[in-house]
Amino acid sequence: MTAAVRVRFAPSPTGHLHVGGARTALFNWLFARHHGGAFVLRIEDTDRSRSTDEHIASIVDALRWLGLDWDEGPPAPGYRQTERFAIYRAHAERLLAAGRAYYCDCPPEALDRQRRAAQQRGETFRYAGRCRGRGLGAGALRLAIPAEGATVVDDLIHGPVTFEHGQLDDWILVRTDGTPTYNFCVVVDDVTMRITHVIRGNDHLSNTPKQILCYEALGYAVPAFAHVSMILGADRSRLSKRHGATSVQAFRDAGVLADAMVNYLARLGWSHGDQEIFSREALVALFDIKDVAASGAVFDATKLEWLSHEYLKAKDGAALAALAAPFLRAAGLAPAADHARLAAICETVKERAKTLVELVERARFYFEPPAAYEPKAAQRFLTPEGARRLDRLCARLGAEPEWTPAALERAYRALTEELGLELVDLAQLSRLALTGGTASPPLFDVLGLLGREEALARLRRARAAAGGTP
RNA sequence: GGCCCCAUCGUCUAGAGGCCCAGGACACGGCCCUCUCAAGGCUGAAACACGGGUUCGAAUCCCGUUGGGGCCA
Repeated sequence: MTAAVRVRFAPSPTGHLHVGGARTALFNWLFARHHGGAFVLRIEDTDRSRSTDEHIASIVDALRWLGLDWDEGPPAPGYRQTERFAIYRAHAERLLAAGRAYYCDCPPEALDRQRRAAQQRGETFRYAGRCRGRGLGAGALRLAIPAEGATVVDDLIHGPVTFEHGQLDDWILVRTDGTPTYNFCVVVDDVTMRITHVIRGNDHLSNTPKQILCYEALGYAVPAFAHVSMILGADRSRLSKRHGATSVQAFRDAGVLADAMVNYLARLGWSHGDQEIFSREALVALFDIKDVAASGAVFDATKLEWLSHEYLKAKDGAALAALAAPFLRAAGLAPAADHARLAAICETVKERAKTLVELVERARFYFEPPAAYEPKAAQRFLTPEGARRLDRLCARLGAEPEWTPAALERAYRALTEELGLELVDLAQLSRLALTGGTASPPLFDVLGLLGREEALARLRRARAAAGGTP
């Protein structure tokens, strides 16, 4: 491969970036980076009624979050289709002048009738070419395509795919009102942006022969094509809102790590032997469009979460603290000013949380005392016997000169033995007092991070809740 | 309806004629470890859609059927 590789991602800004689009963007980005080529971002906003600047901002935002940087594209001008109408018009005129396109004034109703008739006969509707050679000066502009022969799309993923010209028709490049059609814009854009490899969704495979014919009519070299399969929902139909969260930012807001999202999307349809976890560098180094699967893939949020968990566990406390800060604020918990402490807190909960949202929930008790005790556990532990044990515990810990996990563990084990108990008895009782529940990070780490004052206060509060008099 | 694409465990996939009575991962079950929950280790159940060919031999090649998806809309 030469360094001349140029690929593009061309979303239409009619909504948020969804995972299918994100994967297409990722494959393009990986291809560009692997070959040292250029990745272009282009906004296909010809559908003015549904395109908005907010959506463009949202898509840009999502791509940035994923770390997919582009070499050309917004905010630089010239990468939105609405800015390029003069270019489309010039190309349309060239085709007209060269006799490769012609105007057609057939009324839509007549065309509709023909379409229905063709369907009735079980045939593909193909424009009959009534206006070909009539030399009209206005109307819809159609591309004249050969009646005979076939066009083959040499797809990098699917191999050669043949389309008989008898199945294609003289499609419309520019509507009667002067607006260019989607398929025409794409060809002109890809040509003028010197795109060498068109990597896009499988839903465009059927449009490709028409586009190839247009490239040829224009006298341009045809780029290479790679059609990536669709992402499916659990019922194997095209993934949509009714399958649940599908936008990239929905996962970001749920606290899934960006690295995990990238890894998951890459593995959805692409593989490299048995390997599951890939750093960005590894993906760039190993990515080969030939290893992309031709079949559709069901989106599995559970596996995404597993990956997110893997990445969470691999990060150190400080990195996690930085990532978790906005989620802490969103949960109404002020991130501790003490970064080292927050890092240490994250360290204790990271293997218990798949997402940053879960991480914050698991860490909640570090920031605020339990609002209530888990009922079943309270019934079991906050008893007269529990009160006695808490008394002994408070006395012992109050006298403990060294407030470190190791020292605290020694104190607990010693007291356990004195009372003729198992460590678990005192541990669960303490856990309930400290966190309000029976599941938490290791008790001695929790005690250490809470600090002597706060820990003892919580133990005494539980003692009071257990009733009786000291 | 026509055309096009696709088809290995529930899911993502490995597999490019013998290495496969099919491997890995997620999820699920069991056991171990253990102050709880996790994490971790070991382990179990789980698939080549169907039918014809080709071949000494097919998950792998060909044809058909079925099913799913897409485009035309």
